[in-house]
Amino acid sequence: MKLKDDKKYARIFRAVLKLVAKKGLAGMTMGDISKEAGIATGTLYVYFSSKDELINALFAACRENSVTISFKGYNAQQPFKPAFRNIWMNILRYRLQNFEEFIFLEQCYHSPYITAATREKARQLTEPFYALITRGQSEQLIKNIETDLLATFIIGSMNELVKQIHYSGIALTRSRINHTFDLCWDAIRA
Amino acid sequence: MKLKDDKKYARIFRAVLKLVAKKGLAGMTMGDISKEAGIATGTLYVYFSSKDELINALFAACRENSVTISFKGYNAQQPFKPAFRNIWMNILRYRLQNFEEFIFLEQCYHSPYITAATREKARQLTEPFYALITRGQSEQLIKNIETDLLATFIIGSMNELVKQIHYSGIALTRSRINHTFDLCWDAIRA
Amino acid sequence: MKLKDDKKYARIFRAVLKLVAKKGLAGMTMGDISKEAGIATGTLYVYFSSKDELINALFAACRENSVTISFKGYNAQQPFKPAFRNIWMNILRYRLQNFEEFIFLEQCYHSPYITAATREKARQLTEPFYALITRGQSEQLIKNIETDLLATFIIGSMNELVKQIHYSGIALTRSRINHTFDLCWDAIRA
Amino acid sequence: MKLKDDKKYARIFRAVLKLVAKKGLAGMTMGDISKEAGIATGTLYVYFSSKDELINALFAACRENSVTISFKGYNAQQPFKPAFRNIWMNILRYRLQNFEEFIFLEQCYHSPYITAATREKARQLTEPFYALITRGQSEQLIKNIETDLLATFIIGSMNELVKQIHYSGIALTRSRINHTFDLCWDAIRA
DNA sequence: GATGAATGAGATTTCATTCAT
DNA sequence: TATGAATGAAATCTCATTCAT
Repeated sequence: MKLKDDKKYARIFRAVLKLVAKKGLAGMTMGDISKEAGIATGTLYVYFSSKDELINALFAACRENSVTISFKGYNAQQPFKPAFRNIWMNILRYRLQNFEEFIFLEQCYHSPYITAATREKARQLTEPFYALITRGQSEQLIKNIETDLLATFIIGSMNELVKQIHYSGIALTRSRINHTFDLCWDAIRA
Repeated sequence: MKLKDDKKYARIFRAVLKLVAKKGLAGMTMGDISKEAGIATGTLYVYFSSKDELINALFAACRENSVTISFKGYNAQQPFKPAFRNIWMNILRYRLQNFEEFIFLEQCYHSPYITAATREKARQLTEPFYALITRGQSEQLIKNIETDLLATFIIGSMNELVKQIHYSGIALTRSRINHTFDLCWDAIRA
Repeated sequence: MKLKDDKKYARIFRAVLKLVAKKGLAGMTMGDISKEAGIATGTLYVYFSSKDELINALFAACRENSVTISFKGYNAQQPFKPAFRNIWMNILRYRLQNFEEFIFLEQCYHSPYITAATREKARQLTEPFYALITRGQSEQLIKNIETDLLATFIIGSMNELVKQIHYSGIALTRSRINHTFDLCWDAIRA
Repeated sequence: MKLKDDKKYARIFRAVLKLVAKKGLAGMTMGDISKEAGIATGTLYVYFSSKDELINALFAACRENSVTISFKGYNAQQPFKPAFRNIWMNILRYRLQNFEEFIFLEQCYHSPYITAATREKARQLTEPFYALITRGQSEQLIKNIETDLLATFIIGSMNELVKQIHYSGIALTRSRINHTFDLCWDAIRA
């Protein structure tokens, strides 16, 4: 008797990401997923008890991955601006290098698939980022306005930029990245 | 003789907006729409030949409305910053006062419903906004970097803010609005 | 107050014939008919109380027309063979010159539209033809076998021939017609 | 693992034939078919991607069957008349013993279901029959007129006879069959 | 565990007929 | 009478999920 196959989880996840990037969350059926993953529909139900569960699990995994990458190399001892810049770059890098995950996450937020519980867990993962902003404010390096305003502004602008970069197909030069960071930094600095 | 009823178009559109705001684009059926609009399912097909066509038509109408409102009162004679501020406020106002339309538009972008043609028409409507930014650059009031970078940044940050404002339920004070505009302006000014 | 318009009956009938010839009885909707006839759907119901009634009325009219034409110029004084030949030619001519009517009648026979009553009336109209065959038999000019076998044979072969002639598009020369009549005559003659 | 069930194809086909014989092609729904076949509606779509495809597939199968039976036991060494008679009897037998198939084929010809491709394949299957007639002509046993005229005549008369026999309910005696063959043979013989 | 056929509820769409103008 | 929008039952088709192998 075989055990559940970790590679199959990965294949299923990859299939979903690919399909969502191509056709959107709405148009994606369990049949599409199984075909793309190269397994039988029935097998999907060996790994996930329902479509909802599958989407929520992938959502959680992507969210986790996103945060892990975003805070990679963060060192509270480092001065604020370079530390912030690092994290900003990490967030950008995550979105560009894992564009399908990023799109999937975006599509999920306003979908009926994601449960309140999953949503709440996702929110909790943003706390380190809020803490970072608070640190910047306490060091009087960034504007002393509502943290959520700042966080939302930073993330919102970046999300749109990433989509624009991806779909326009324009190469992302170092100078373009710097310009973009400067937009963000000039917005929020004290 | 009974003629096609313009009010019915409006009722159908309103029904869709309400449903998308409540349940998302994916979970909305033609049955839901007809029930919400208070008409028979078959009647929907008197007005729109398919669900796709209905969604695309509403998308186009919302896009149109959004642009009309955004440029309301624009006067090229006015100095740049107040003109820009007006438009920025208009865009914000449209999103807040027509939140359902705004959410609908957002949900549509990455859905399989919107056709390439509809998408292209939507893009064309953004041109006045690009022109405005170019004006600001020629007057050396805003950064001389790629226009699309600037436009994307402005719109992206605002979109996220609007959602945050709406869902957090926090009242939008005059001071909060000003803070938000300042974030934007400081980001892009030369 | 206007009276029912005889021209409209004709237009409706013509529309049905055209549509059945093009797409078959099965695929034809009341909407198709009204569009083809250049009138409103509702108007169809001024002239016929239902689709069934419309089909049955047209069926009866075509059947009538077919018989009238078939026996045109029949003169019981005339010797049998030329009389039979005349009628055979009439039947052929009706089918070729009113091909759409012919196809419509064919399609109706095995459709659920035609009621038992209509069917019975149609059968009655065939009686003169049976009588003609009986006359031929009594004059010992045609085979003395079951009349219905003969009638069916004559009509069945002609029907298929007409379709073949029509769809193959081959011109119907005098010699082809003669060959065809000879096939029939040689089959049945005593 | 469950595999697609050949018996189910047969059950679906049998259901369609039964329904068409009873209610005609036009009045038959996918729901009727599934009920008659004793399976779920959805299951029909496991076997056929649409109603059209189902009808076309059954049409092709019946056509194939019809030709196979018609030429059963054909032996080119046999003298022409008995060989022709055998085939004529086969064709008659097919129509009588598979009356539902025969009616289904008849109903399909002028329906909007049958595609041009299916129609063309059906035409190709008639070629051996045409060849047989040509052989009879080269042996100067049957009239030297256009082959299609002869073929159409033979088949057309038989089709109508079969229907007449079936619906009149009159028993088909050996003598009736012989009379019928004689009608045909006398028509075409040189 | 893996498969993919089977299911049936529910989605979209059609269409004969009715109705308000 | 003429119109064509309005209706809703019914048709086709889809799809998450189950089940037999």
